[in-house]
Amino acid sequence: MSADGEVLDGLVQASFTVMAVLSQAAAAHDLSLTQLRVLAILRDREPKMAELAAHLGLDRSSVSGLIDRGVKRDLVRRTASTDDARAVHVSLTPAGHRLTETLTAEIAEALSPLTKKLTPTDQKRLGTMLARLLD
Amino acid sequence: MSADGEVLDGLVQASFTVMAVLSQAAAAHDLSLTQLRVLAILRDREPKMAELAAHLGLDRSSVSGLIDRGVKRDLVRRTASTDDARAVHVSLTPAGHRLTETLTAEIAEALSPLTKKLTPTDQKRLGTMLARLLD
DNA sequence: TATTGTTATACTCTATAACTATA
DNA sequence: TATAGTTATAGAGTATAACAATA
Repeated sequence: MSADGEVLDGLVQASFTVMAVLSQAAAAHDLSLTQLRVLAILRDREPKMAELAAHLGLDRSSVSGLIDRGVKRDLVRRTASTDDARAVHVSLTPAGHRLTETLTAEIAEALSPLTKKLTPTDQKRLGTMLARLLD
Repeated sequence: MSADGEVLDGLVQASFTVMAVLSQAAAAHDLSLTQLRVLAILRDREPKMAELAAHLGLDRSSVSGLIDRGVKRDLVRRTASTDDARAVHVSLTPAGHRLTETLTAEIAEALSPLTKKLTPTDQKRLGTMLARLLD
């Protein structure tokens, strides 16, 4: 395979590995990957439904159901918008916040065996390159 | 955030980005991410159902339905095992092979804007580090 | 008895279309 | 008219449990 192909293949393989870790971490708390993303997004935002749908790349109707299930588990809540009577904001409940913190720690813990395979210098280098990639 | 957190966060963010690209590429051909994985796995293997399920990390019953739908679209086929009358092998049809090649090229094309942000030297470095990560 | 694969069932996730309320 | 959100509906993806056939 070409040198170019090596990076691409590595990126794809690494992504699947990371996603598997994230899915497992989420599943351990009976959450889907999408629900995990919702919690992560709501960690520092209280978007309207349409904004959340845009963040997730999903249809608004899909997010309605998603939030319904989150509300039923007391992880998120809907609040009326003050400036637009049609709009609804979504935010984390205290329980949602706690679970998000727990998950963040568990995911860091589950991923650390991977990054530990690199020297601190290479870890830093990898972080820099990934940041540039995502720019 | 700590230096360690930077790598972890970069890995997670990059993984979501790559997954979004893969999902889009798959969706353009009316395939799910899981179906894309199936095609990729079958590209150079003809596993039994149980082996395929293990590769995907899914229950055998889930894979039954998955393969059902693939068969319906003439992308994969089931063949009897010669050494175990209970077992069934799965393989790509010619149409499945063609679609897999097309997808591979399209995904490489869709991801190249990302890697192009790095110098050839850094691309090589990234490939090396990701390979070590996945070791 | 254990394993392979399928089927029945139930739930989540997702999109499309149709609807209500508000802008 | 256009936008925000929901609901109804349908199909894919997934797991659990039960099953038939074979090992």
